[in-house]
Amino acid sequence: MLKTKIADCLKKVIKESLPIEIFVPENEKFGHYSTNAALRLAKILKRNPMEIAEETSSKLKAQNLKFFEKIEVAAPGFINFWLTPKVLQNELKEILKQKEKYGSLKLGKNKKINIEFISANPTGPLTIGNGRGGFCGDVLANVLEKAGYEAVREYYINDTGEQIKKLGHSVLGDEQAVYEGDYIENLRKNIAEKNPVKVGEKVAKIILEETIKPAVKKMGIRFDEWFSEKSLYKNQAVEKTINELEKKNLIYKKEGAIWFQSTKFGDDKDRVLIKADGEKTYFASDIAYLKNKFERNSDKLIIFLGADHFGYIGRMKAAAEALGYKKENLVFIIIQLVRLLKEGKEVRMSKRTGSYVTIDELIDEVGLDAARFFFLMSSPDTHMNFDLDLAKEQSLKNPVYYAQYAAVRIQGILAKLKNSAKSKSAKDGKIDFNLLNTVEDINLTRMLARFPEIVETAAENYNPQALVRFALDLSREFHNFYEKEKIIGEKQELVASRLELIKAAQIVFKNLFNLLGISLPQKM
RNA sequence: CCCCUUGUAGUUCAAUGGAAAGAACAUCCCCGUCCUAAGGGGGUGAUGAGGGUUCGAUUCCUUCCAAGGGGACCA
Repeated sequence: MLKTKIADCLKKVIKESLPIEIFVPENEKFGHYSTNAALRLAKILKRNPMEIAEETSSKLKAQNLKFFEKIEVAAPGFINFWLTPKVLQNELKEILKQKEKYGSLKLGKNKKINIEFISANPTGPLTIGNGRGGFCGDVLANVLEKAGYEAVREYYINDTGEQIKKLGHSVLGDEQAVYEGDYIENLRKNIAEKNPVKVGEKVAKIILEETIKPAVKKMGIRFDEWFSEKSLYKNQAVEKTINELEKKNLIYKKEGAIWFQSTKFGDDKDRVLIKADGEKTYFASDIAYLKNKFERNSDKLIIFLGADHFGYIGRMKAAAEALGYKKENLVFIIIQLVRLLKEGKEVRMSKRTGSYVTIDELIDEVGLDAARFFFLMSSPDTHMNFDLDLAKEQSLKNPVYYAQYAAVRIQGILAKLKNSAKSKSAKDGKIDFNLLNTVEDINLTRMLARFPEIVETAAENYNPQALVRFALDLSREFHNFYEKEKIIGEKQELVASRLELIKAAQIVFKNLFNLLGISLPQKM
């Protein structure tokens, strides 16, 4: 990574230990890369930042590195770097050499991260809300794998308990019914059973297999593990976990129920594990599940939760600590709820009332790529508004096409050159990367070289949105290049080197689209 | 009442405490396609309000206002 190479140079001349931040300034006149190290240092040393910047810069220059073409100091104390063409050309060669491995990092050191997402109850179809969390979780898993972690994608199936019973009642259509919708009606036809729990379990299995799993497939998501809650009861894991807490004296009885002292670990209030009627709460099996995941050698657990489940975090972290796990290794990512609008008015989305938009519906309407891009563009914190009619109407304007079109333009050139005589001779001759010396050549190369840096940022901050932004930046840079610099029709030597440049661009686009789970069309 | 999240252009979204707050869509002007114009160039336009910390704040602290979500022996 160019960024770390610059940081390494700086570390040689800065003795104080401080994290060196290298970033790409927004304005071109501030260089290819820039650092605020002198400003940071000024605080520690209580000296004038400009002086420190000047000193550092002259020390760097004194080393006479072939790395920098120019180093400048700018008020109030930034040090700005321009890289030599050679450095950029080498990075280009690196892309061409590494191909699909370009951007892969060793950040994760093969540590195992378990990522649980969607995990919607098998009581109905997946909604656009599940879609949002699903795409986000999927791409995060991709990014973490690219960064060198071993990622396990997991779906937890709540296939037992209160919700299943309610589902059974709903299908039976008795007074305790809560779920409504066509799918309930359809299921009713095939059920002869009368016991609500049995009906619920049977129907949950049908919904899981015939509705949820196909929807997940349609979303372009593959889970490594579909984990059944019921299995935790079958193998006594829930019992064992409660016993373990009991041994640690973290359990007490009150008003007929069994409580876990989660307040000892920072939770707001203690939580019930076994209700007075003898039924275990979902929380009880959730703890057992937590333990199970850690016991499968996961170094870290990431759990995606809808904002309506926010209250779970405190008790789950408390449980993790109580069981002897570090709470830093339990990460929750909260996805804000998607607000459904119809004709500009808010519709309360609920499986219980049957008012929702399914993810299948959305994908059918706008296509998978546009759907993925749409949700991946905004951060999980954003309270999104979603209007299906508007989404349909605007789907053709989805920025995903802007990015895909850039990649398609590359394919177009490559296809055309394949048949031309020029490329043949170019293949034989040596490639002179020095010919790539226009502003557009250099800017495109710089942008391509940022790909590993973006992977790093996205992986470190669990922030897949960074990839989407990069996709748009890269596309803009490419369109810009395409507009200004011709390839076909130039001198042979230049055609040859430009060809290498766009091949490198194609590699980065491919790797990037793979991470995002969007397709790279041949034509548009 | 308490807790969490959010408030940025007309709209949908960006911005590890950094330099002149970025895109896209909409809108206005230009490029008429010679590697597919699903493109390029340019204009208009925004940090909810007030304090504070900092060389520097959309970002951190604080008060207020607004929206959403929690606060069950529901999930």
